Amino acid sequence: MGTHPEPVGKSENEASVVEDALRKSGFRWTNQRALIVQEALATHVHFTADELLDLCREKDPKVSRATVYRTLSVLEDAGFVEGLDTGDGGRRFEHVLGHDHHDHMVCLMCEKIIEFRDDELERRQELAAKRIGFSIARHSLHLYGTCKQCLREQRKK
Amino acid sequence: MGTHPEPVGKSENEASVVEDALRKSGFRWTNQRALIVQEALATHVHFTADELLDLCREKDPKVSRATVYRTLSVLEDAGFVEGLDTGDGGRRFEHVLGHDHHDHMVCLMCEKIIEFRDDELERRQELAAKRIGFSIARHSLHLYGTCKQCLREQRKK
DNA sequence: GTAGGTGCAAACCTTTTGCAGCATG
DNA sequence: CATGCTGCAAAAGGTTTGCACCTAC
Repeated sequence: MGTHPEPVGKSENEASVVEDALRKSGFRWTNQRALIVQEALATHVHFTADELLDLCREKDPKVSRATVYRTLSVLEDAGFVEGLDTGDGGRRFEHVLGHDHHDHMVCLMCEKIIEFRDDELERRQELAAKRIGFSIARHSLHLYGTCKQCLREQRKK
Repeated sequence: MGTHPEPVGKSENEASVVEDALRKSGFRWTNQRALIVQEALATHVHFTADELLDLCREKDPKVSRATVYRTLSVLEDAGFVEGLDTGDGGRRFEHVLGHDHHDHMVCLMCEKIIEFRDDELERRQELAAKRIGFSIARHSLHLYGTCKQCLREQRKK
């Protein structure tokens, strides 16, 4: 796997950040992990485990579902990937590398996920936690509702 | 079912609020629903569907799992119960009646769930949504981390 | 050489569904 | 007495696991 069949640009560097970190934690760097990390970093949408599996299988049809799940779990523990509940029992993931932290609005009509960020929100969360001696490792803020477009279409009827 | 073997107090009144609302929406009020609602309202913890099933079966061993799920779904739609993702793919519920809205801190070590509320947080969420034309139906804010006690025990080691 | 990782298939867990019988309104 | 609800069991997702083989270190 020493040569790259195509230029991968930014996510190539990011992948090596992941590689270094995992190696440092005593994990092995396998072809499958490289592929899974590459695909996860290259995607700019919130993907399900199964969608990631499909992406990987385009490049290597014999990657197994179990490996994708196992790798996602390692990546999540290492903080490179964040799992988010879609509110209907499902789970989606996003990579965190190079992204700023943000929260999510989930449209219940079209399932679109909108990212947003508000520093004051972040600050007040820290404050609320500090007040009761709770130490935040991560947080998830999801607003469920209806997006602009869906609201508009709803009104037409 | 006309007489009560034990005083149930507050949750009895709350149950009738639910009953009225469901009847008004065209649902039937069955023994199973009464039982499920009673147990859901009486519990002061965040319960899983299965835990609620167990509670119900203590009173009536033949309640089916399907009925609990179907009733929880009705209650959630009607706004009497709120489902919350535990971050690990699981779901827990809490009843909303008589509770003020609040958010949650989840201790990743002892699994304790701490409720908190911050009005400013609520306001800023509304604001952020308004800014992009998103209409919030509900939201969930979970802070994952370590609670005071677990932090203390950790330091001991 | 030896952990650790992989693929496969089966197991698991939670939730949903089809259907026949039952109870509510 | 008609329709909606229930129980059962089976199906459906999504995720995890046991095991034999493989491969990175």
